Amino acid sequence: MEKMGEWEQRSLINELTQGREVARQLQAYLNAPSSSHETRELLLLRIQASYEKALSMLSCNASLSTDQLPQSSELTIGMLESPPSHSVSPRREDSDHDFKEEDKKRKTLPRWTQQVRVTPGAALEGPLDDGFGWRKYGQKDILGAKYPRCTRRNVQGCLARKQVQRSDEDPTIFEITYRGTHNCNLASHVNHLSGISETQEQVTSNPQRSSSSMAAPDMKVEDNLVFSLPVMGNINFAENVLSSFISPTATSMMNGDNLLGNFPNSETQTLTGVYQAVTSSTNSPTVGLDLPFGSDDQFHPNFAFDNNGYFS
DNA sequence: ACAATTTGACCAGT
DNA sequence: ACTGGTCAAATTGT
Repeated sequence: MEKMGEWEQRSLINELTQGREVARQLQAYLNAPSSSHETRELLLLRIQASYEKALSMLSCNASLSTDQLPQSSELTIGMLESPPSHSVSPRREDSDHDFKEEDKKRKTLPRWTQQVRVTPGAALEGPLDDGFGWRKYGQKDILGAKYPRCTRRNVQGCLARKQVQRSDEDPTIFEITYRGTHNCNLASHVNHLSGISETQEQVTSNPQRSSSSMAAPDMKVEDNLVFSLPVMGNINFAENVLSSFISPTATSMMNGDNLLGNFPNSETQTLTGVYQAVTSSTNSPTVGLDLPFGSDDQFHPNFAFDNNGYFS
């Protein structure tokens, strides 16, 4: 990966555009005496978040070029080249070619991890979904870990997989590990992204819940926005999280109006995204997330990660 | 009926 | 041998 890919470039542009729009919105609010201090502060936070994300993307690429692991601090997305070597130890023959190929490289697949913190009562920042459809195919209790690890793969026959695990130390942090690279229809994915700014325009002009960016409340395929605006992100994030990690029953309890009910003022929410590069990646720019909630206190208490119902 | 998830078992890596 | 990743049948939901 010598250069920033088109996808990342678009994401970056999108992020900056988003920041600009929110700045404009802030300007409008500043001129409106009726606007609350909280609202203005939130907008400010959003702008900061956008800039940080954009910088993260840039620093990520910079570190790639210098072959350094992007160490980070908060809000860093990092990717590295995968090791050139890969073991070729044939495994099952019954799976399709792609999976077979990937299984050979289980340990050497391009891989990177994002950590996302979900802070109760805070606004969402950070990528929500990557626009790809993921299907859960395994869950495993990890030794020494309080919470099980759930594994997903792309539903489009794509090589990419991801694992989600909740941090033991800080239950509000979720570690998402992406493995492999997307070979599915990235074009549509990019188109999807390109439509974001438009949607965001709507969002910024209308801070209320917008159906245009609201996927079906309990959608199974996570085809939501990547880098949604924080305001909408709260909802999208929640729904993605819920639909992905919580039982459908729980999801139905949490999504839609119920969810909004939990967020009477979504602008006061903060979800701090903490992206941390852990391993490597070759070219998959997947930076979206779908994460479980970690805010046990604010969200449904029964959704504790260690509950059976959490991942089920 | 179809799709998604769960879960026990198998396999690979260390 | 142990741990983690994946498969696939069974189960559950839509």
